[in-house]
Amino acid sequence: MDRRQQKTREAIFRAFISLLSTKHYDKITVGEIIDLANVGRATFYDHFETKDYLLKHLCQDLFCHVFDCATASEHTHKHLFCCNAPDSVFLHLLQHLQNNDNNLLKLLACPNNDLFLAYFKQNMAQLLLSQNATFDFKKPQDVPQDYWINHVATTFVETVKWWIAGDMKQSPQQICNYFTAVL
Amino acid sequence: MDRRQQKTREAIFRAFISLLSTKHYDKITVGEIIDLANVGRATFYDHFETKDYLLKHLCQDLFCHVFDCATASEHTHKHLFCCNAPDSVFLHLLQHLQNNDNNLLKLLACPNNDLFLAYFKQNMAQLLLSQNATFDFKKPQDVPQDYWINHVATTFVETVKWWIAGDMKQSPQQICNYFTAVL
DNA sequence: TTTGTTACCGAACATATTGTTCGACATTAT
DNA sequence: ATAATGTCGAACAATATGTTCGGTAACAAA
Repeated sequence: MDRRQQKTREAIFRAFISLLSTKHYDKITVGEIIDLANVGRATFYDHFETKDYLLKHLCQDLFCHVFDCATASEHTHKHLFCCNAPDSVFLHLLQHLQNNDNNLLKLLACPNNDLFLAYFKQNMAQLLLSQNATFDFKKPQDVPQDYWINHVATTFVETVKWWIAGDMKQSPQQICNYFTAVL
Repeated sequence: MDRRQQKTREAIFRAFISLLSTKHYDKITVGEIIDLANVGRATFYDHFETKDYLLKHLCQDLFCHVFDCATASEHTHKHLFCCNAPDSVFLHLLQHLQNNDNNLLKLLACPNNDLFLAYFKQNMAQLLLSQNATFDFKKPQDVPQDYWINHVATTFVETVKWWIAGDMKQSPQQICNYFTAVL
């Protein structure tokens, strides 16, 4: 990829993230983004069809890394979803968050956190679905499969949300314990 | 309230709801609303400062009714949060939904359901908070109070979401059972 | 029924945002 | 060195926002 493209793309992302942390997505204009990123209007539309696509690409860039890690570790361990195990996927993800890779935290804590948490949850559910055999033992017998998966994914994301909203005072292990307790 | 005001207000709400069921909130313009509602532009802005306020007022109108009922029944029963009891608040709310009071269902099932479910959840958490003594017995000992309340509210709202997304094939009692099972 | 008030309308308006086009210029890869 | 590609600024039409105005009709109260 051309070095110029790379710089422009990053400048736009950086500006976008910065704006997202101060105001709601709907209220951000393309004009503000290009001013802060210091790129021309035509250049913006050369990279992204619309503001919505910019958001989409940002989500992809951010989460693919985190979930690639999670998926990779899937194949090396057996009891990923046993939350008390020190190598559970949940614990892994929480540690990723604490390290604040990719400024993900900034976005999950911003006024638009719903946008990103929704994306987060979606990937989470997919991950659980692909691995349901390994954590199925926790499911109550008489509830449907998809209801249960949705419930686990939701609970995890909400746990993360609660953690961040409270300034992450607890350790990942502690959070993992709460998560396990309510499930 | 003047009969004219009432009519205009209702026409705007009706048009707004109708549009919400077909497209996303951000993409709806004031122009579309007033065309469908058949009111003048000036009239719209006479009733609502902005589109955002319209949404806010709509939420208030819709949910105050439902939650007033719930709050009212709070004082007449003792074991509201015992989900198996036939008169639990949860069951009450589910039955309200099934009856589709105020077209609430249409909105909770629309592409913007997040907007309304967020509002729903907020009221839910508040209701739980005001009554935590009566359902505290279910909480695991070692998790914080606010974490638990958020978890219960989230789980209920997600349950409703899942129910609606699946065309509400189950009975309120059945849904209540799922809810109880995962908690 | 009369009278004063209030809500509505249509039209026009300034302002802001979107997404596109153009030629000129700078950077890149080969 | 050369050709391809990315960026720029400026200008553009099209659309959306929120306000203002005088005229008209519906309203409530006497």
